[in-house]
This record gives sequence, structure tokens and C-alpha cells, in this order.
Amino acid sequence: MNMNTQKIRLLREKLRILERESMGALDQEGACCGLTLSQCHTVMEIGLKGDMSLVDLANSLGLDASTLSRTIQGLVLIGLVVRKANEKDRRYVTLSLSEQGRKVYEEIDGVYNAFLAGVFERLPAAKHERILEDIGLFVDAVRAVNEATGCCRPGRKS
Amino acid sequence: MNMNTQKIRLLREKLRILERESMGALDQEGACCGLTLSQCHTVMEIGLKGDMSLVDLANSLGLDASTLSRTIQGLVLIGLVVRKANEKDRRYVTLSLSEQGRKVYEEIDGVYNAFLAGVFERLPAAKHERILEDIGLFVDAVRAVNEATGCCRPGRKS
DNA sequence: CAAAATAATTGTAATATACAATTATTACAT
DNA sequence: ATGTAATAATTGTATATTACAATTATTTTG
Repeated sequence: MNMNTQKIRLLREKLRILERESMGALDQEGACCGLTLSQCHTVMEIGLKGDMSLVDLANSLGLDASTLSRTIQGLVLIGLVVRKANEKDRRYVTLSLSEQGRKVYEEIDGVYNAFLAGVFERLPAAKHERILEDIGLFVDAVRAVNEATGCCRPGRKS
Repeated sequence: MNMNTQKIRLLREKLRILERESMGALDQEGACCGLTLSQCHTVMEIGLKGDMSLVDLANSLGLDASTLSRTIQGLVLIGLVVRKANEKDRRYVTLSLSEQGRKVYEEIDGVYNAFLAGVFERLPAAKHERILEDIGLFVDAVRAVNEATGCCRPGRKS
């Protein structure tokens, strides 16, 4: 193990930038065409993972069910999400994107993809594969550590 | 440019995991010994960047000055931050960590470093350098794209 | 079939946030 | 030099996001 503290500190600075100054910016900004960030995350999660019950979606997003229930209420009101009772087990609701909801999902999806395509245009083509691979390795390891240490959620958010 | 949409989608999934399931977890959890996440971010930012005025810190954190003013008030109350008037220009206050604030900063700093050291223990030593380099390249490119497209902030947060 | 478990919602409270208005101070233009 | 504009900080106000607790409806289980 020769990962010294200096290198880890540099990495932390990079991750901090990624989180706060950069990817965050995309969230705040254009990507979320008229939706709040919570609504946006919710729509994207349903679009990505497919139809789900409220508890499952809440787990997937790391939110309390009550919090998500209200977010969903808003999305149903503006016509992006459809909430229908599950006939097999009437305790559950099944959440899905409306036609309009899917359009929004695809639009935001497109913005993100275009953003990342732009990022890779700034990187030498010869390194694309390697960068993708290394980010993948890193994220998998981060996740593994988190799972090993038994993290977490929920608990009040900022 | 041969970054196809499929690969970008995979990368987005990795970044999503990094943001929501993993690094976020560290924020929520142990790292922030009794502080709220806002307070924690504030302390870490002062610790990292050094003493600053309120506006500068607000910019650095991407927050409105009024929001930060209240966060600082809380941190002053619990004795982690010192707020003193700048004698050169009395409009400014100079924010710094108290002795106890610095201890908290160092403790959290240590938790983060230990976490990342743990992550790298799960990665083959031969790849450490490469992974560090590639994450650095990627983050720099993300930042460059963001700066080129004139992002952003503030605007309501989630 | 009664009791326990589970899903969803609603009641309530706390926190984080931004925008607007205000106050204090400094810089600047005439 | 003095009045006006700009800037930093704070306070007033409103909204959003969140979690926990209580409640209701439904299903599972002993």
C-alpha cells in the first residue's frame, strides 16, 4: 500500500470539485426543465429503474417513504407520474412515468449524455477507454467499502 | 470521437452511484460528528481554503450570503468558528476556525482520508497511479466544460 | 380468525435555502 | 470634499425538503 496521504488529499479535492462545482451544476441548471431537483431525481430514477412501488423507490433514492409520497403527489399533479393501485396487493401503488413524464426523462437523459460527450471531447481519444475503466473500478471499490462498513441512511438531509 | 451512447450511459450509472449511494453516505454518516451537513461543509471549506470573508465563503460553497450568514451564526454559537471584523475594511468579517473547530476539521478530514485509503486497498496497487491520474483528467474536463458553458448557481437547492 | 406486519398517507416540526430589504462601510465621480 | 454608488453582512419572509410519528388499509401468519 503506497497510497500516501498527499495523493489521497489531491483525490479528495478532485472529488469535491466533481461533486460541488461540476456535476452539481448540471443538476441545478438546465437539466431539470422546470422541475425541482427532488422531482427531477424522482423522474430520472423511475425512468432508469422502471415501474416501482413507493417503498422501493424511496429505498432506491435513500429517502423516507413519507418524503417521497409528497414528491410523487406533486409529480402526479403536474402529470408526469402515474400512480395506480397494485391489484395483486392493494397495499402497494405502482409508480410509472406518464407519456409526458417519459418525454421529460428522455430530455434530461439527453442533456446528461450530451454533457458527458462534451467532457470526453476534451479528453484524448486514446485515453477514453482507460478513463472509463478506471472510473468504473474506483466507483465499484467505493461502493464495496460502503457496503462493508454498513452504511447508512436515512437521517436528516441537508 | 467514438464515445458511444452506451458507454456514456454506463458512466452515468457509475457517477450516479458515486454521488448518491457512496460519497453521499459518508456525508450523511459518521463523518459529521454532531454537525448538520451544512455545518460540516462549512467547517471543511474554511479548514481547506483558510480564513475568508463571508461572501467569499458563500461563493466557494455556492450558497447565498444570507444562508451562509445563518449557518455561520450557528457555528459561532457552538464555538467552532470565530467571526471577527476586518479592521482594514470594516464591511467584511473574517471567518476562521476556532481551536475546537480545527480539531473537528481534522477529525473529519481523517475520516475521509481513511475512507479513501480503504477504497484503494481494494484496488490493485499496480493500478493506483493510473486511477488517480484518470480521475484527475476526467474531473478537470468536467470542470472545463462547466466553465465553458457558463454554469451557474445559485438557484433553489434540493 | 385474531394479531402482527407492511405500504401508503397525513400531521408535525426542523433545517436549508433564496430573495428582498436594511444597515454599515467604503469607493468613486464630479 | 461630499454626495452617490457599490459592497458586505444581517435580518425578514416564504418555500422546499426532509424525517419521525401516527393513522389507515391491506395482507400474512400463527
